[in-house]
Amino acid sequence: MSIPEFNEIVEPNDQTEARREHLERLRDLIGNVYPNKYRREVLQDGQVIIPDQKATITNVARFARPIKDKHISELPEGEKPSDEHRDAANAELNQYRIRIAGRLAVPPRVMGKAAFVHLSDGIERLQIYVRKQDAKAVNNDTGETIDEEGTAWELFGLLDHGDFIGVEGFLFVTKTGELSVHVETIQFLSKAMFPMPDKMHGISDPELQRRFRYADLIASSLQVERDDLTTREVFERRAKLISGMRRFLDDNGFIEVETPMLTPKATGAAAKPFKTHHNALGIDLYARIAPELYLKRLTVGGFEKVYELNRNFRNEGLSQKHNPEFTMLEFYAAYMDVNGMMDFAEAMIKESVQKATGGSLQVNYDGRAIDFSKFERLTMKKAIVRHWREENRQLGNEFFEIQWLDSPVQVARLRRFLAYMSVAEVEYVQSANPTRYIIEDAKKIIDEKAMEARIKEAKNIWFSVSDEIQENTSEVFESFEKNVVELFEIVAEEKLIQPIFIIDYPKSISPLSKASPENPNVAERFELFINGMECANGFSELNDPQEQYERLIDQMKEREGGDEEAMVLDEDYIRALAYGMPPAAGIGIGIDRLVMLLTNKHSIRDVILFPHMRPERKEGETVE
RNA sequence: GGUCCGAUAGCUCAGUCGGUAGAGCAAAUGGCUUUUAACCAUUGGGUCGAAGGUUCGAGUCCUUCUCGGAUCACCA
Repeated sequence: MSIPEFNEIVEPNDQTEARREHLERLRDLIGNVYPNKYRREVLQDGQVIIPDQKATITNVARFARPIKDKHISELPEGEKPSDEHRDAANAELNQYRIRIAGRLAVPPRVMGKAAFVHLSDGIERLQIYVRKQDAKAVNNDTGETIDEEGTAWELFGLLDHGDFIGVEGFLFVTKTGELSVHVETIQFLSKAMFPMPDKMHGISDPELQRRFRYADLIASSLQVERDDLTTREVFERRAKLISGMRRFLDDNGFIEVETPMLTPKATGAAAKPFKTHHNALGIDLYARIAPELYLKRLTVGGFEKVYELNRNFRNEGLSQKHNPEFTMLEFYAAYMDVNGMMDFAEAMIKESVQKATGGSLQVNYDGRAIDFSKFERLTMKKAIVRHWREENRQLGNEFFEIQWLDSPVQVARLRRFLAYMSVAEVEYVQSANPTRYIIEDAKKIIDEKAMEARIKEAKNIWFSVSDEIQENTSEVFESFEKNVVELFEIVAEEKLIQPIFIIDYPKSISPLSKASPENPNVAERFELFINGMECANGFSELNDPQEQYERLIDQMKEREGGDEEAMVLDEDYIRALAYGMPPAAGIGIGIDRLVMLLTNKHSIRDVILFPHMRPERKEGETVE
């Protein structure tokens, strides 16, 4: 592996070379081109009224704008304020001496012996006005201003779009009514060697957006026009959602904890882990796939309400909805059951969504309104029936009278029908799941007459099923449960657009969940679906150590049977439960997916600052 | 892994039927002391993702490969 030259990283071309030359000329002019600090502040009558760390461009602009607005109200496009109003505004504004620093958000607009440019702190921008005869430069080696006439103007001429400078001067309003800083001293702070992203389009290639996130974020503050959230705003919204959730949990008596990221056993969820090795201990460790079992150990230990908001790692495929590391909020509350947890989670999500959106419970996702003000609750079977009937109506036939899928015969009938109607049979989509039922796709490839014939045949199959099914055996029952879940995924999942808790999961696929007191085959478990995405998963936690032991042993058997994602037995967890865990409910909430919904993003990589990508490869390098 | 789409100047993109490589922005030089996607004039800037093929001639057609995106299958 060869170490690249600086020039291979900052490749010389006409853009970078021009900037590099400017940097050298600046060095001759003012010395150190990367000084260590700049003191920002706002003064009135020699008194500091906004101190250094608070004197951001955003804060200064928000401080000064109301003063301007007192005299000059919002003007229509192209109209200028009267001299009288402007003089009044300036009389007040001129008394503030300000020192601000930021990045040149636009290329300098030079007009002979004066120039305008906007400085940005990433959020807001403030215009500065530099007049040749009024401005002095700062020597960065001595810290003193350079008295020589024209030095500041020369310095200004060597600035490029994207450079950082600090300026001192006074506030005023221009002829066109824009709040500005009349610059008296100018200090160079840092150079942008690369040209800034396109001011109209930003960075449009999604790969470059993610790979060079810093440049994408710069583009957020430079872009002139935009119709959706900038990248910066996406991540600000993400931060607000997360802080809203933390606040809600803290206010409700939860304590935030951190449990191991590197664990000797990958448990708590059904997933493949990343494996690593600890040299000193001489053991293999797994990046955690879920913090669940650790958090429940803490409820054993007496933390009645705990939460952890952090990363999980799963060594699985990447997709729009899947990143190898993703952020999950998990929390557990003693003495609560699944119903109490749904109430609580709903309240928490509502409040934090409002914090993130600035008050609204409605968001636009992909042209569709998603309404967080109402969370429906529906059993899995009812969801299947509801959405199956919708398909059925589209089909224009009404012979299916499914009740509530409460017998294996009904489930088997529906499943057989779907398998029969599958488009894969006519070899339209070779890779398609054979049980996938896509009516629109089917219509594309078979005409109406053929469709009618198929439906007729399906009808025969439908009624032939009952003879084959032997009810009331445990084997039939287990496959019945699995079929229900499968049907749910095929028929209903993608149609669950508005927030909905799906309840009554089969116990067999919920090894950490308690059974319902009403039905021993049903787990007290829910999943929250929004826009067809699973966003949360919770249940009444199983706290009987003996039963938990047996359920995990069953999982181990499935693992031996080839299910790589079945859970493994964690002996210490069983021991912990044996110390006694109070009845409790828990939930895991996929933060990235919620953020996607709140920011109208279709890819999880757009809501993760640095998503995992293939490494950059230079020409000539080969794949290993 | 399958299918579809894409890769042209530093950036965003055009490029007709196969016939001299284009625009805007950015850059360089000059002008302009209240502009704001500043403006005016001039100039430079290209291995058209890579390799091979067809052709008198390829950015354009064909084959293979690389990278990326979308989508399907697995998964939260």
